[in-house]
Amino acid sequence: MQIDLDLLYSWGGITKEYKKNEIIFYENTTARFYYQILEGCVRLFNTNDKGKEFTEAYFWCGDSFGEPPLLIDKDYPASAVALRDCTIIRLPKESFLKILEEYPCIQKHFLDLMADRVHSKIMFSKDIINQKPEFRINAFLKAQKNCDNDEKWLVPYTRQEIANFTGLRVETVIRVFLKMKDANKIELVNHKIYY
Amino acid sequence: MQIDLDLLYSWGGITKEYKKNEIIFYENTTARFYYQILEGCVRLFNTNDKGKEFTEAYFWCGDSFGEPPLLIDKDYPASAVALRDCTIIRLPKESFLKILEEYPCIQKHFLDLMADRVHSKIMFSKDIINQKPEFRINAFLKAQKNCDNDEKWLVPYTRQEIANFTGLRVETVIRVFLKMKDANKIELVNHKIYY
DNA sequence: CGGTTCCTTGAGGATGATCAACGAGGGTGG
DNA sequence: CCACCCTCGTTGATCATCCTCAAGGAACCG
Repeated sequence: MQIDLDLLYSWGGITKEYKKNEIIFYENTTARFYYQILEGCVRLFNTNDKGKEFTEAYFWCGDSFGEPPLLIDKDYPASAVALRDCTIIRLPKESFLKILEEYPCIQKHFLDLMADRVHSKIMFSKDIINQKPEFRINAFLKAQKNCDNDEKWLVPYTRQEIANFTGLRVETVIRVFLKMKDANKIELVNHKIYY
Repeated sequence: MQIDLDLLYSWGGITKEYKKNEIIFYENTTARFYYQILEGCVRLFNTNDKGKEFTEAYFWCGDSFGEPPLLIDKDYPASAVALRDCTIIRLPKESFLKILEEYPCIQKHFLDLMADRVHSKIMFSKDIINQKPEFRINAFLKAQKNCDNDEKWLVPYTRQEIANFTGLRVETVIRVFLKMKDANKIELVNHKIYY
């Protein structure tokens, strides 16, 4: 959980409902609000000229998203869409900045959050840029699993979603999974992936 | 300029000299210090298993670097190397964190800095991941030029450096530049690139 | 059942990576 | 002034591989 809900409401936060697939904000538009998820799940993504989408991140209940442009006065570098029906608290940019100013420990919280984002972006780009498809997918899965136990883990993403995260095509993802199965790196049980 | 020098010294900062090509810290090691450049230039980069390098960023006089791991208690995701002889102030992690706590406006400064890093990483990955070589190089050059004037700008990077920034190979970079010249997108004057 | 959404397979083609040489310029020292 | 070295740039040929396009199959849900 990011900012305390009562605090958000007292500073002018309002809850908004978004339907599945509804766009919350568009790439290249001005950032006016701080968003924090009460319920649901949000995808941050870019679209390139050919319509291919690249997923930057998913955000879940309790997460905030789209903060950097509020802090540095730039347009959104990505769009945000509701992955399913969502309830989200929205706070005007000015109030958000005031809160940061007012509460150093909240400011510290966001500093740590941003540091973590930078860190994971670097981890990610390092894995993604140079490497072969199997390496990319492995890196993605490892990052998602995050806990280190050896239990097999049911991957909660479709092949298309993984393709969008890794910058690959669905067919490539499917073929890599077949190879990984043959090499005993994953298990496939009626199309479900266990890593 | 990041943190005031007198402040750094009073909190236990010391200046260190690094020779050209000297490593300042290594990937996958523990972060113990805050670094701020007095003189020189630093490259942050990853190496993959085949020895290919990917450049995350360059840092110049006045910049700080390698802060995120200090804040989130993780190992460095990249190595830092002196691009030329450098003078750098080094401050123990604990002092750095104390300063942030003590001076909210410095904390805010780093919050903005991290937000900016996240922003540029997203801009970057969006351009890099999906796109063709020419698109990547264009995106890189545009991001570096940053000021929007139409003046031709002498690109201050070697082809190899651009390759390391974009995840391409030197030969590919060279061939793209040839194509771009033919299309009048750049000028080449005795091997120098004007964009 | 009918409609989605997701998964799978095959064939073909484009394109970057790779490898191997060579060229060009700049600096240094004899 | 020349010889050498070192870094950077250039070119061509070959190859592996991922993308593309097209089609069909499987699972799930109302």
